[in-house]
Amino acid sequence: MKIASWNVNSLRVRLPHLLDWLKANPVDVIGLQELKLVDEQFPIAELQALGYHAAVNGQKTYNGVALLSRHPLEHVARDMPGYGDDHRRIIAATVNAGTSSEVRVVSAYVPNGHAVGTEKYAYKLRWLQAFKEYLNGELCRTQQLAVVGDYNIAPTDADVHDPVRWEGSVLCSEPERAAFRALEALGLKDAFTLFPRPEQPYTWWDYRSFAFRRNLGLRIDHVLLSAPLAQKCSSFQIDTTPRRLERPSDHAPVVVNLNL
DNA sequence: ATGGCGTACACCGTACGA
Repeated sequence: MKIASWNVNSLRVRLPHLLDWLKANPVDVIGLQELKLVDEQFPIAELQALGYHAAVNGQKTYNGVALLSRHPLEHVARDMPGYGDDHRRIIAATVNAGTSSEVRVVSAYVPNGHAVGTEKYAYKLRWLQAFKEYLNGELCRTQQLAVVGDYNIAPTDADVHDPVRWEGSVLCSEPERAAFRALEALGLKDAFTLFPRPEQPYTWWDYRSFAFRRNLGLRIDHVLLSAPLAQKCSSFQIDTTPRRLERPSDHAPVVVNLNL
């Protein structure tokens, strides 16, 4: 089973890229982030035509997440229960691939945080604390859990093109990294780290200053796997192909393969 | 040191992202 994640930065704009990518990469499941549209605007027909079921948690202008799956999506759940804000950042569903292989998948869009010391940064840290408790609950109920998405955290300096310049700033600050490690401490494994570090480890590049061409990137999109799934993970790939297209998303899709 | 690029909404610029 292949599970992917992609922050599309506006599904309306990026739909042609997504459709082309799914045709070339017919993954079983993909989590999408930053849809920037409401559920009624979700392009369900085009995606169904490619064989995908969809579960959507949309929002006007900002945020918005979804799951697409070739297998039926069951027990769809939106947002964190009891976390009262109007940001649509989480959707979860159980993918039933027919055999004994049921996988719970979460597509998450962690807050950006704007800058260290701001209210948005404080919100990000509060949100991550709630996210940890939410995922702990998921882990109590399910063995095979995959948490994919845009975490907006570069876990280590090796995940940053210029660690000196980024030191202590948002996406790289120690409290954010500690929050990421706290997710790992629940028993979730960063799938990227299961394999030798690839030549190109980044998943996001600024639109400005030819950052992609110069490979000035960050690794901030992640797939976290529960121990039973980590055992079955045979690859982690970052696909920079769509980042080269006209009007690309600033994020690249990532894909894991699970031997289920 | 700053802003740079892109998207959305709606106003003719502002908010937001990472």
